[in-house]
Amino acid sequence: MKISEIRARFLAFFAAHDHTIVASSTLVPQDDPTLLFTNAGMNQFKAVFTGIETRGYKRAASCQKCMRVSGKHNDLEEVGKDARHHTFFEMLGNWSFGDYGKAESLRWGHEFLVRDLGLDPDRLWFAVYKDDDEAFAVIHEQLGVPAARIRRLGDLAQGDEENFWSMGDTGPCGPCAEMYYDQGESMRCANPAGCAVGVCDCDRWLELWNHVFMQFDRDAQGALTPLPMQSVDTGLGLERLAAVLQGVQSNYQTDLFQAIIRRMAAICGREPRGEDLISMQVIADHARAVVFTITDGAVPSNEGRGYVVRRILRRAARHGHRLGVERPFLHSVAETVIDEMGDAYPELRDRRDRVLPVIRQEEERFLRTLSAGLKIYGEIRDRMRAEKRAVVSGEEAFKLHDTYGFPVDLTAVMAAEDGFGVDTEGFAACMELQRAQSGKERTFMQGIGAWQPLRAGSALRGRFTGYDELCETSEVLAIRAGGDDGCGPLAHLLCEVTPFYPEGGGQVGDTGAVRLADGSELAVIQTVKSEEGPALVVRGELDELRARLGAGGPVTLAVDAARRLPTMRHHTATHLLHAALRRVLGPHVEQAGSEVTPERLRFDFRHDRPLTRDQIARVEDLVNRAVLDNQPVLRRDDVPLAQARAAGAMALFGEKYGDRVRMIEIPGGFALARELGLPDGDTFSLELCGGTHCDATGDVGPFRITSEGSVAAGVRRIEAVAGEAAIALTGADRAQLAALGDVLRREGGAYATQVQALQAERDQLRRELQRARHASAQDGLADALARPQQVGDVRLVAVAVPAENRDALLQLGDHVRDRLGARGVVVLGATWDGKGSLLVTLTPDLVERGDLHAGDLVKELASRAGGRGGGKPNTAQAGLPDAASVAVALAAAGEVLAARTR
RNA sequence: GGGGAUAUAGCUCAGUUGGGAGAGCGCCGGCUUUGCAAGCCGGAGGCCGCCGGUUCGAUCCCGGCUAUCUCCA
Repeated sequence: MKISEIRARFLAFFAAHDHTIVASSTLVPQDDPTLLFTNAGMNQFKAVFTGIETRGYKRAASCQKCMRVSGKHNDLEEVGKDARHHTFFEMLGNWSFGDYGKAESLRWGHEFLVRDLGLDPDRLWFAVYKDDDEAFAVIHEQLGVPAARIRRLGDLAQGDEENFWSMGDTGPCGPCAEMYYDQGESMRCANPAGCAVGVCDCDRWLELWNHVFMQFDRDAQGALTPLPMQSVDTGLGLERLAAVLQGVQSNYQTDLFQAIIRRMAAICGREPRGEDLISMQVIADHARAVVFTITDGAVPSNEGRGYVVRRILRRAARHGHRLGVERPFLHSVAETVIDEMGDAYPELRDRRDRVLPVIRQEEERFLRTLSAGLKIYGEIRDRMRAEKRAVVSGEEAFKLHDTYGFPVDLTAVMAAEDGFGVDTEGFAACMELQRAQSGKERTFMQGIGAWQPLRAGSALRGRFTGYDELCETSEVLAIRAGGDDGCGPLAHLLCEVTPFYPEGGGQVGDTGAVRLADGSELAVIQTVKSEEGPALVVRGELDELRARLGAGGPVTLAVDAARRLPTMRHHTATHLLHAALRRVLGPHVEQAGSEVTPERLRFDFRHDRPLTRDQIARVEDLVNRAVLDNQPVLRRDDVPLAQARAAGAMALFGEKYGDRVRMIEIPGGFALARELGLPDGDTFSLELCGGTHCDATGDVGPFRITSEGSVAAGVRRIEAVAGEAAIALTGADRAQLAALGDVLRREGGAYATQVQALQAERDQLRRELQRARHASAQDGLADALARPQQVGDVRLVAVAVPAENRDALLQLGDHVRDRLGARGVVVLGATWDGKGSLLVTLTPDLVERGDLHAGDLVKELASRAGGRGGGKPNTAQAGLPDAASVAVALAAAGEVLAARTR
C-alpha cells in the first residue's frame, strides 16, 4: 500500500466517524517563540485544548507536517543512520475536544489498523499508564487483547512519567495509551534486561500510535484536578506505519523514500549500499525537510529557524560531496520530493519556482564557504609541515568550523590525505566550551508570570476594540509580572475591552495611558499579545500596582493618537506599496517581513535583483496615485479562511491563520484603472491582515521611498515614509535645494551640470597649481643642487622647499635624489598647517652601502629640533613643532651626517 | 541572545618592526592577428567600510558603529 493511499485512508476513516478533516498547519509557527517548528499534530489546537479558542467542530483529524531537530531521538547528526528517525515527518492524528473519550479513540484506532489496513491483530501490543484501569479494560475487554500483551508503565509517584503526558510542569496532562507493532523475533535486541515493550527501545517493538487523554490540570504542587473538558490527542507516525504495511524494516525502504533515493543514486551514479546508502538516506530525509520548511517560509540564514534549515541543507550537500557529486544537486533531489508529495501538499507545487532557486543558491553559497575553508586549511597544513606536527589541533579544527563554517569531518578527510590526524577530542572540548558559553546567557523572555485575577470569578478574556476606538472605559481583569527591561520591573495589565493594539503583523504595539479611578495615571509603554488578549505593559512592582488598581474598578484607557495615527498611515501605505511592487516588478513579489512604526515603514520582499531608479520612481508614483484615488479601505472581519483565499487574498508567507481571518481590501479606482489598464472596479490590494488602517487611501497622505537595499539573498528591503514624515522629508529636500541654489546663485534648473563644470574647473586648477608649485620649487632647488655640501664622500642637499603636503614633499625628494644620482643625501624641510615636516632620502647606492639609514638620520635631526620621526632605510619622514624648527633641523644636517658617514 | 572572522580598483584577492597603495581578471585606447575565452603596448579606475583614539605620521595598532560570512542557543 503506497504512502499516499495510507494518508487518504486515514482521513477517510475518521471523516466517516464524523471528524472534520483539518489541513496541516504551516511548519513555521508565527506567534509561538518557544517553538522553532511545528513538531506535533496538536500544535495548531493548543488554544482549543486550553479552552481559549473554540472551533465549529469537536472532532478533528489531520495529517500534519512536522519537524524535529533536537532531542535524543532526533539529533541531527544521527538522522539517516538508523531506520526510523527523521527531521521532517508526517503525523496522522485524531482529536476530541470535550467530545469522545478513551473508549472510542482506542476502538477506532484498533479498528483502523486491523480492519481497515489489515494489520495482524496478534502482533499488536499495548502500553497504558500504571493506574489507568479504564484504558486497560477497554483494550482487554472491548478489543479482545489478551492481558499478556498489555503493559502497565510509568509511576508519577516515582517520578517516572512513562505513559503520562503533559505540556509542561503545570497545565493540562493525562495518561496515554500506546499501540506497538511486533516486528518479530528476528528484530529483537540483546538488551540484558530483556527485549520487551517498555523495557528496551529496539526495532522489534515499533511504537505506532500514541493516544493521549487530557484529563487533568496539574498545579504547581503537582496535584491533579479533573478538567471540565476532557480531550483526546493522538499521533500516528505515517512513515513507520508505511514501513509495516509495506513489509520493510526501514522507513527508508518505503515507496516515497525509495523514489528519492533512486533519484540520488542516478545523480551520483552509485549503488545504494553500505556507507553510500547511509549518505543517500541522509539526503532523502534532509531534502524533504528543506523543501517543506522553505515552502512554508523559512529561508536559510545564520540564526533561528533559518539556521536550522541551513544546517540541514549543508549536511545534505556534504553527503552529496561524499558521494562524489561536486556540483549543486540538491535542487534536483528536491524536484523529486515535490513530484512525489505535491498531490498531498499542493503548496509544494505552488511554491516550486521560489523554493528550488533558494536551495540552489544556498548550495552554491556553501560551495564558496568550502573553497574558502580549503584555503585556510592549506595554511594550517603549511604551518604544520614547517613545525613538523602530524595532528591538526582541536583549536585549529574548531576555528575552521566555528569561524569559517568548514565541517570537521571534511577537515579529517583533508588531513588524512596529507597523512595527518585530527584531535577530535580537543575539537569536542572546544565545542562544549562554546555551548556552555551561549547557554549561560539564556535569560531572554524570562520573567513573564501567570495572570493574577484582580477579582475572583471573572473570565480572563480581553476584547480588542482598537479598530474603531482609541479610548475606552474598562475594567482591569488581571495583572502579571512582565520581566525587566533594564530600567526596572515591568508588569502587564489585561483589560476587559482595550483599544490598545498589541505588537504583531509587523505593526508596533500601541502606547498611551491608563487613568485610574483616583485620577492618577499609568503610562503604557508597549502592548503585547497574550493568549488571553492584548497585554498593556506598564512600569512598576506587582504589589504596588495591585494596591493602586484595587479590586479592578473602571479605568480609562487612552491610546496615544499622536503615535497611532501615523502608524495607521504607514500600515495602509505598506499595503499600497506591496500592491504597487507587484504591479511594477511582477507577481513573484512576496512579502518577507515588514515593520510599521509611527516614524516610517519597512517592507521586505522577495525579488532577486536591485530595483532600478526608474522602478523605484514608478512604485512611488503608483502608491501616490492610489492615495490620490482616495478609495475606501474595506475591512472585513471574520471571513472564513478558505473564502479569503478563494478571493485571492495575499496570505503572508509563514503567518499562522485561524479558520476565520480579517481581510483588508483596497479597490482600484478610476485613475489607477487608467494607469494600469485594469478593468473598472478591479481590486488594487487584498491582504489578510490584523493591523489598524486608515478609512480611505487619501488619509495616507504623501508617500516617499527613502531607501532600497538588500537584506539577504533574494530579499530586498524598502523603507518609506507617509503623511507628516513625508511632508517633513519633502521640506528638508526643498531646503537642501534652496541652499544649493543660493550657493550656486541660480534659480532652479541645472544644478548638476553646473556642479560638474565647477568640479572640472577645480580639477584643472588644482593640476595647474600643482604643476606651478612644483616648477617653482624645482627652480628654487636648482641653486641648492648646483652647490651641494660635501660631507665626507657624500653630497648633501639640505634645503627648505615650498611643498604644501606630504605627497609634494616626497616628489621633490625623488627629484633631488635622482638629480644627485649617487652618493647623495637629500634633506628637505617644509611647512604646512603651521607644523614643520622633514624628509630624508638617500640614493640607492648609499642604501646598499649600509652605513647610512634615512630613518636614523631623520630621528636624530628631528630630535634636535623638538620633533620625532622615522622611516625606512631609503626614505624617512619626521614631524616638527613649527616653521622655525625646520631651519634648526636643516642647519644640523651637515653635522649629523658627518658624524655618521665614514 | 552570545562568540569568532572579514571589509583594499567593476570582480577575485595580495599588501608587517606604522613611513610613497598592488596583482590577476574585466573595462577603454593603440598595435598585431585568416580564425580562437589569442598576443603586445598604453590608459582610466581607490576617502584602503564609517566614526573616534594612540602617533610626528595609521590601509596597518586600539575602541565604537555598520554590513557580510560563520559557529553556538
